[in-house]
Amino acid sequence: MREFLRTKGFKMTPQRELIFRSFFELGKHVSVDELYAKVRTKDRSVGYATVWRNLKLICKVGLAEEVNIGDGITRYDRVTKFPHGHLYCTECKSFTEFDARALVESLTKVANSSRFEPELFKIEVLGVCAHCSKQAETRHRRQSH
Amino acid sequence: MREFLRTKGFKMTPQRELIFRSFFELGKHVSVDELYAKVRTKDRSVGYATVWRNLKLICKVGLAEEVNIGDGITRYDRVTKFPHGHLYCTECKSFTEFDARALVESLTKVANSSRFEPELFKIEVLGVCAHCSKQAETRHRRQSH
DNA sequence: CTAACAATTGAAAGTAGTTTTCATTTGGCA
DNA sequence: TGCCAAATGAAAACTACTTTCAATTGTTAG
Repeated sequence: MREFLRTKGFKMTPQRELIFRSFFELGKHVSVDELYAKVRTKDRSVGYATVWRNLKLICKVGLAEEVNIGDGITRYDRVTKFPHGHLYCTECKSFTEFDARALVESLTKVANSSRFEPELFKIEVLGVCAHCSKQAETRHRRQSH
Repeated sequence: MREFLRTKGFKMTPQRELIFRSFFELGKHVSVDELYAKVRTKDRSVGYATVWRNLKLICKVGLAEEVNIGDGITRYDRVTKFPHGHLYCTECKSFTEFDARALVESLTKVANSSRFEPELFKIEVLGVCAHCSKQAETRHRRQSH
């Protein structure tokens, strides 16, 4: 990692090491606040701006991407081997990933047909996950008796 | 329109009428600022909050949806007969819509296979449009001579 | 090994878009 | 026509994000 960053002209620091490590431990759909909290459990002296800047850096070197589901919070998602989309549950705020290779292929065709050069694909489905919709059903049943 | 809102428990006012009309005239991917500007050309006395609240209302009654491409600006997009996705050019900030019926169908299958109940589909492709990539090519050619 | 210097850091302030508050006005119904 | 909940405009508040700045620290050239 140190070497990887060096070749891109960045230095390794103790803070950066901790932040990178923590990010990859959390791994998925992490907000700045969440990562900041995690980092602070290990080192109370690390600043918020440093965590933020390093998340941006992780994106810049191509290891993560921003995810925006429209609640005003930017999340950072590790770049995976294959492109993926998200099922986002608006009840429990959980993310489920799904393979988006086929969809990205379709989208590339759509884009190409307008000579649009795609760089980034965002495929998000908002709704209610199995667990939450089951809960809602149970609640509903209780009320109607 | 007045009738439509009345049945949902909302009043019609001159400001609301103007804001709704202006929104549907602009129609696509409108930010609060853009709509506010448009409204103000017709009536300088309308407040920003009123425009914002009415955009939210247009969404609430199901005539528009929020679009978030990750630049920190919420845009409001008229709900169309068929679901559509966006090609967003990061150079000229323009949107192009495309029919997303087939994609939504695929996504619904994906969601169903996890017993996830989809409510909203966001399909956005970020990249460079034909016009801008042509410009870039021309610039590049000039530089290399 | 060390000096030089650009990159990095933490705290604090700044920014921008969004949302709420509050006093006042107004539309729609009895 | 009068009532009252809904709507409005201005301003303030809020929130997440971003920049500034002085101090510190990795890395590299000598």
